[in-house]
Amino acid sequence: MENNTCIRQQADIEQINRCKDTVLQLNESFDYLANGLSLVGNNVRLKILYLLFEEKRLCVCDISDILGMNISAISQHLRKMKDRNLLETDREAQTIFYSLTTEYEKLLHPFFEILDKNKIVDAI
Amino acid sequence: MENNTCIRQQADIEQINRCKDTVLQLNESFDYLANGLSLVGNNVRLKILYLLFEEKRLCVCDISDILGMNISAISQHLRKMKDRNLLETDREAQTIFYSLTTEYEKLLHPFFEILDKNKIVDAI
DNA sequence: TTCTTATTTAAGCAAATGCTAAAATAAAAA
DNA sequence: TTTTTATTTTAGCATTTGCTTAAATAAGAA
Repeated sequence: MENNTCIRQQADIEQINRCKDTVLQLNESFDYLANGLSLVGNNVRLKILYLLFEEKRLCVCDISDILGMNISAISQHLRKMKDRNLLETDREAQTIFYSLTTEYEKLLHPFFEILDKNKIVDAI
Repeated sequence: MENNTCIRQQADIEQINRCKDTVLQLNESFDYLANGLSLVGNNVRLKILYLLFEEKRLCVCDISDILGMNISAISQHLRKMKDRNLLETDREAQTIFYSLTTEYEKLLHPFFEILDKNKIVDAI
């Protein structure tokens, strides 16, 4: 509890108060966005998102095969992303196909492009 | 260890092999990108990044004040982001100012815009 | 209905993360 | 030099995360 101990003489009080206002105002947005980004900021989930970006739709079983991982582990990742609206599902008999929501496809496009470029570079 | 137990009859073997290749080829890129995004996908760090985007530069002490958090905690967040090249520093006497690297300012711009829009909506 | 296939859910645990408190650097002022 | 100011580093701990295993749903086939 050693807060507010930092009393710089050259500190710009106006700037600090302006920033405090911003943080207060956007607080929930920060939480929401950070939560969404933390989902993308995981090795396995980023791979899943990229694969869905490239292949349009895949089922748990496909992804499990591709990544060489436990179906249950994949299912849990998919649920998290579906709960946060990064993914949507459509059922075809017993098989449930996952795909990117258009919103997040757009948002993540710049990152997927980075990955695409890398692939080209490595291929040369 | 219950891998490869998923033998769907309608599975597209070609698709799965293509995906396996992609994952193999981009493996390090996935790790690197996911690691970078995991840094952004944190409440406190996202706030710091946004504040630096708006204010251009701030010191540990400023950020600590603004967020009402322990200086040590902030310093540890800043170090992580500097280590991963999201941030750079310049020293001015005892004070060390942090700012976004141009690379990540560009990359994170779409997310900052989302936050900006939110601010406008709330302000109406 | 029972069996198989596809997937989800729940419990448990090891590893990673983020914070606190205290000690250590580092540069400037007295 | 000693003191003050600004920041970093380290150790410790509570919480969260991601995976495994096993049990539970859910839909189609026999």
